[in-house]
Amino acid sequence: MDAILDAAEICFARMGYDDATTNHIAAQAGISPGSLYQFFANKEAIAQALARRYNEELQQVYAAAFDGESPSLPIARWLDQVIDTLLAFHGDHPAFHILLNSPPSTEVAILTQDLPNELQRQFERGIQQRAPTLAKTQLTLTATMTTQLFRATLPLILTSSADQRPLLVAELKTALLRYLEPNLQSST
Amino acid sequence: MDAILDAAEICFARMGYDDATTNHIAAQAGISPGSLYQFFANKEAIAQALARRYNEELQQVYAAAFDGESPSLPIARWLDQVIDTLLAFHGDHPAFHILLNSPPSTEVAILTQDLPNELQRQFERGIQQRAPTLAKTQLTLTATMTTQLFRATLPLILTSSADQRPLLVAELKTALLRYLEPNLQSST
Amino acid sequence: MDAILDAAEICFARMGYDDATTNHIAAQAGISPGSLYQFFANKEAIAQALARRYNEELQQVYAAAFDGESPSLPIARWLDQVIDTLLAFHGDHPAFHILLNSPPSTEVAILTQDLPNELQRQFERGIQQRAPTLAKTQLTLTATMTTQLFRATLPLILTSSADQRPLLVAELKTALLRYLEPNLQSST
Amino acid sequence: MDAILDAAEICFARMGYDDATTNHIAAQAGISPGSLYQFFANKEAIAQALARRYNEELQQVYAAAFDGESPSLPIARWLDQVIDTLLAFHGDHPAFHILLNSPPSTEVAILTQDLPNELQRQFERGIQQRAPTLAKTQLTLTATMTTQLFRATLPLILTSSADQRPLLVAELKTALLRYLEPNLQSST
DNA sequence: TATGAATGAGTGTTCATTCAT
DNA sequence: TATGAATGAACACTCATTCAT
Repeated sequence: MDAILDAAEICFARMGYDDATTNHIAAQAGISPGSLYQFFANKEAIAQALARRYNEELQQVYAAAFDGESPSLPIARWLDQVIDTLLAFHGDHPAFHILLNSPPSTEVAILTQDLPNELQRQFERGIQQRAPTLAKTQLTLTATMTTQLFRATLPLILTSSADQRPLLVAELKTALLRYLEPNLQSST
Repeated sequence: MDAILDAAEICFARMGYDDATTNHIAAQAGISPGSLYQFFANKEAIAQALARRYNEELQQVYAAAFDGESPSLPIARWLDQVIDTLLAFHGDHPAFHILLNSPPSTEVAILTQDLPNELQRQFERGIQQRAPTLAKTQLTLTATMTTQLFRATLPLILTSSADQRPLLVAELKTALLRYLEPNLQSST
Repeated sequence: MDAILDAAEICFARMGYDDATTNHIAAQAGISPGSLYQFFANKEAIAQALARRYNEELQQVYAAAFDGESPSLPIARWLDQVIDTLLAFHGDHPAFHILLNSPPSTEVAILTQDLPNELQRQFERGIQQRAPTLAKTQLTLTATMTTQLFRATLPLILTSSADQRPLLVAELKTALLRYLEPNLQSST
Repeated sequence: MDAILDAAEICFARMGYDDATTNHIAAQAGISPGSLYQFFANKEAIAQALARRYNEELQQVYAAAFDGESPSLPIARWLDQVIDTLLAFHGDHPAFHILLNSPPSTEVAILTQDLPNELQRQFERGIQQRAPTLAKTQLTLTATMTTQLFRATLPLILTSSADQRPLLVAELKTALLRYLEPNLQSST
């Protein structure tokens, strides 16, 4: 049920994963807690499904933004657009940073998480287009670092004041640009 | 009681902040739950005290590693040592990444967190020594990015396989080096 | 759930407000502690709800006993019936004296207590009918004294031996009669 | 230890019997909780000892106020002085109303309490002097009612506003006077 | 004798999950 | 299928009392 995920999104965004009880989510969705468990095995499954939905929309957004023109777009402009797109994405998907940052289950390895993985895959794709000769291992590593810096910086950006925010965003782009640029030189 | 913090460290490392109950910690420390509350007002107070202990040891470790020779140490070598020192620090302080990443209290502003702040301060100090003309605002931003990348990467490094780990560590150093280098005058 | 209030009544009567734990009450009601909190936010809310139930039944009992004939009933007979009615009420509501005497929340002003207030209101009504010219201030004072004497005497009556009890009850009526009579015009 | 009782008095007055923990009392007395238990078997014993001390001081105060002149003092003036004396007594013994009203142990019959008993004995003595022919049973009953009304009214008086207080006190005296006077007539 | 750290059973309360209807 | 009342283990925390020092 998509309505459940809508409700979960609102609840997660409003009070975080832990404080959003399944009853909160059910109430927000206008259904009974019992019904919720007919669609999702447990609370974590809801978060995973929401992450999956974010994944799909993220792919669409990414495709819409970069399809066709990708390789020609210089790295600086690409980064600019990617970061701006992701920040805009958060506007419509207010639980984005929650799912991206507080792993629903602390006991499960952080690597099994859907949302950061998809984000990493998108970064990989963009990087690969601009550095096609980069070895697979190196590509993964590069995308990992990129993902982690974005992921860690997002909450800071979101909670920053109106005048701090652009500084943080710019610095994030600078950091990523400096990091990524050298990888392109060798592939030109 | 230091023994309580030792116990808390083990529990936090083993099961994370939330799942480490005060009774778990008390049992691990070999005391009763009541005794625990003679030394710490709260579960959160335990985490804060542990963070404080980490802070102090971190300062000592940092001082021991960099006192005297700091400004002369080239940025690449400094980064190398800082990261290696921090990773080694985690070996003796297995809850380091927990306290660095999962904010003990979600209700308190993210800025009041002791441990990430101290880490950022150390990065700030190191960066300032190598880029003394950097504006205060820029220095803070730079240290923020540095801290966030380390903080976000740490769990990945810790859970990575033996052959992946050096790659991740090296990539982290590379990312930070590329990001920080342009800020230095002496390296121009 | 009325069954919870029934259980609370038994527990309060048996062991007082403080010693009656929420788990006691739940067990007595044959439900789980969690269920109890679906109906009542607090332990105190249970006591308040029970007081409210007492209030309502008290009003019915009072109405049944005195409706229509009230003003004509001489003060002595009225007092007789009021006290007897209240004592009989306790037979069916064994936590009456607990709620009347041990304020559920010590932190809340003593004036916010439902049950003594309602009792006082009933005394006020009865007194006013027999002394219609009494000033409001004096009426309140008079009802206050009446309420307090009854309230303080109730536990004594309840724990007194079979041969002591009628003496205590009679003396209570005498004391109230002597106190109230001078306020009446019709009896001058 | 008298110092313990001083401390208990302060604690009981400040936070009531239940909220005054034995550690509070020990701290207030400047001793360790362990030492406290060398003088008193348990918390209730402290309250009882304090009640006993109040009893003794009450007897002295009563003796000072009424010795010698007693029988000649008219009932109205005697009541006036008794109530005023008791209210003044509370000024120096701020836990008076606590011990008089909230029985330390709810499980023990209210009749075993020391302080109300002593108060009742004093009332008995005063009444007996003014109604020497009163039967023992009746004397006890009369003193009981007197005690209970004072006891129940005391907290009201203490928490009342400055302008309400004299009204309450006057009404208490009136109520007692009206109740007691008829007992004197028959003995004149 | 005095200490005060230690106790541990117990408190009110929560919430992911279930299952009879 | 949907419900929502019921669950009950678990939580953070308390405090009268003890006992080794």
